[in-house]
Amino acid sequence: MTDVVRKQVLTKLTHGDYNCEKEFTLAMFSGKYKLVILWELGHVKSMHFNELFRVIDGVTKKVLAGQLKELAADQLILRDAYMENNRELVVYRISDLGQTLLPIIDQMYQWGKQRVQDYQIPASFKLAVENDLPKAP
Amino acid sequence: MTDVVRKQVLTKLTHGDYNCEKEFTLAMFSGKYKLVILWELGHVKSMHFNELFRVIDGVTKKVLAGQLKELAADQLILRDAYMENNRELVVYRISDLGQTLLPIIDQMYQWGKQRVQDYQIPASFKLAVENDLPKAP
DNA sequence: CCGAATCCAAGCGGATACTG
DNA sequence: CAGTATCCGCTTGGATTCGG
Repeated sequence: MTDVVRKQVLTKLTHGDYNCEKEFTLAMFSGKYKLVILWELGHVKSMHFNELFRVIDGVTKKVLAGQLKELAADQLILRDAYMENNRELVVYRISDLGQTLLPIIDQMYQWGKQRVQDYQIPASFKLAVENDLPKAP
Repeated sequence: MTDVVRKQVLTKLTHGDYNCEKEFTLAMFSGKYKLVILWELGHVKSMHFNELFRVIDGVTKKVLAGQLKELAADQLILRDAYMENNRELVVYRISDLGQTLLPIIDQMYQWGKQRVQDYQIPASFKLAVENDLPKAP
């Protein structure tokens, strides 16, 4: 969805349709790990590729590389490469623009936390999940 | 992705992993039209299916029905059916829980608006989009 | 008016292996 | 260390048709 929506939104914008601000924002972190990446990078100066790879649990290098590339293209993060004893090192860090997204992510975090706490999971969901995953047909 | 992520998140929660509040929130309106639906319903008392269908531009009935169903399952919207001269009518309206999501959507709107205004679209994007869409191979 | 049913396309992410 | 290169399958959404 990510890329599709991003393109659609940008097309709209170039045609003067400005009724897609929300979608635009959503598209920014639609991608399975973008939110986590932003979150992680929002809390430290910078991270290496493999640091992110280790900390993000479940992601593959290919996918991680893809997400980073998109985030960089949207200018939410920055990629800096430099040499150190004849080796190229790369760090990723959040951009100023990316910083401005953190309050929203934070609100999402608060909302999710609240919701998880005082509602807990509806029993119907629990059942659905339990019936769904353990037994693979 | 939507449903996949939702299930993953719920599975995590049932297992005591509570490190997915952001993803949980994101999953709530990950779906191409959920945000717009929430937005629309956030501004009026209620809407009929076809009202939404007309106002949402580009959506098909099947997809709309699907998104509404998911939103209702997540209890962000409510579906009320009632009879009127021997015809069943249905209205959708936002739930109290859904209301609590509106501030976030609003922030997304503000962010998107701001970004669209003062950055405009990078020329590279414009070109990419223009080269991409008009000519269908 | 409010969808459900069917069929189909492609996007997005996953697995694995390989590279400078 | 920081990625590419392939291959591949599931999910999501689109087109169209049909029904109560």
